[in-house]
Amino acid sequence: MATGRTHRPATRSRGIPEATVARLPLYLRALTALSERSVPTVSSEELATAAGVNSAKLRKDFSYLGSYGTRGVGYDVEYLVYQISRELGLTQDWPVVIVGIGNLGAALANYGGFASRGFRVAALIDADAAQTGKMVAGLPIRHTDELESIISDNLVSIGVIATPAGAAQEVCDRLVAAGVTSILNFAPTVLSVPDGVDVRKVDLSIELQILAFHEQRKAGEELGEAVATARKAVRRPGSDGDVPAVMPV
Amino acid sequence: MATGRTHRPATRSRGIPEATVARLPLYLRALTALSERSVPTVSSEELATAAGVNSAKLRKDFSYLGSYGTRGVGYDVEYLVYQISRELGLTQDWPVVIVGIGNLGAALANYGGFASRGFRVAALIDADAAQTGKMVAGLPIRHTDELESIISDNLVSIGVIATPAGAAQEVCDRLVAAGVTSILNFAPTVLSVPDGVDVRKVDLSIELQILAFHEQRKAGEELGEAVATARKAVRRPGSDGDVPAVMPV
DNA sequence: GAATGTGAAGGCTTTCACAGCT
DNA sequence: AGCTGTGAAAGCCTTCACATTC
Repeated sequence: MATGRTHRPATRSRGIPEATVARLPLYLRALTALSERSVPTVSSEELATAAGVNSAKLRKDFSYLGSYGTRGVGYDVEYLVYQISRELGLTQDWPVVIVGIGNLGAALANYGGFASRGFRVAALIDADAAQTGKMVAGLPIRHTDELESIISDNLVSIGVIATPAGAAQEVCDRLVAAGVTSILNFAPTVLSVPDGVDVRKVDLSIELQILAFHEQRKAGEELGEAVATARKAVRRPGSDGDVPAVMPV
Repeated sequence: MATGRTHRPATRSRGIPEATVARLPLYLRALTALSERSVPTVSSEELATAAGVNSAKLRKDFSYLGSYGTRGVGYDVEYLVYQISRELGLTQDWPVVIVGIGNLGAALANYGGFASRGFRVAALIDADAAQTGKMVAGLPIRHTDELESIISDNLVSIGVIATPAGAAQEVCDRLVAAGVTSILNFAPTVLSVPDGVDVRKVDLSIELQILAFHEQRKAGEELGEAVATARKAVRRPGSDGDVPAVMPV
């Protein structure tokens, strides 16, 4: 989930469990799709399938929000969209800044899912002066020097860090000092922040490593090691420093 | 976590809990950093801090791998790096394909974290014939027509989907039919896959929505709604279809 | 009849706290 | 003396299954 510490303990924030909060965006997306097809109502079973969860879990999740369904009928799509949006705080406008406009930062700036869900990219910030003024996704890249004034001028409380790992903590410190209280971190490093600041982390290589773990298990169990062996043979000689052949014991 | 279904139930795969598997990459990264600084041993307390977890959790996690520490001393860094790498399957080479070379796909192709941890980008694939042959991150973009042959020629079992949502399921189906059994999905859509195929999902806008939820709580609790109100006032008029003002009840 | 809302049961995960090595 | 490894306790989360409502 989010950071190491920093989340207030299981956020009793009006009683909605973290696990439920994490699924609300899923439901919202499925509901938005139904809404666009003008579907008026949906059952927990149908919606659960569309969102990729099971229906008991979905009903339990919704029960934390209130009794928004009708027995024998299901849920009113528009109404639920509104309630979940409100619960997530998407009925207000959230200006965000993206710091670090490399490949990933540019991809994020261009990502439609932000603008379409209550988020507005207030500014793109990069430390490289040579990039300043360059347009990305319709916005000019601004220099890190302006970071503090951008934050306060736009009432920004959410920052996205897409810098190299080495720069992330300093950027984080400056964001927090300037008033940012929620950070989405794409840099592969652990950020330390004061109490009251939320950090969520997205790490591309971690996800792949988890897949590799399960993939390895499959190969071992189901293919009798044959494929694993074939792959091992292919391994390049000087791959990287991560698997030193030496070891004690 | 991963998909809706599809994970074998709590993967008893030699007894390592999912939650632990998800943290192993974190430990590995922290350990790799220590290794680069030639630190020989580390205590659970120090390593836990570096990885952003608490030490009891870390020790419990390691206990599932075996007894790799020394009481009164700590853990041997190099040895642990090797053991965790092996457990995660990173001592073998994992060829991956990235499908959909837009902004995000290009960012992924350039992402150093892949190559440095046992993963090798075997090919970049895009449906746009105009892009075919263009070089990205040192590799030529290849056309979707070649997908099946690329998969089988390279023994690829892990695929990364970075296409628009509309194309994701079809790409997924083709990957699976060609032999891919693990998928990392960046497209904002639920993929359905047969049993035995793992899907993990990374969704940028979902992470932001979760942050917004907590941010909203903070604003309400700590600032007496003042900032929230200020932000609300700023909301652009015709934002999007996600919060229709209408609703029953 | 159909589908929600929810106690209760069952599983996982985290945390505690201390026995057991070095 | 210091630090790991781990039962036991506590807390979450998921799933079951059914009373309740429309």
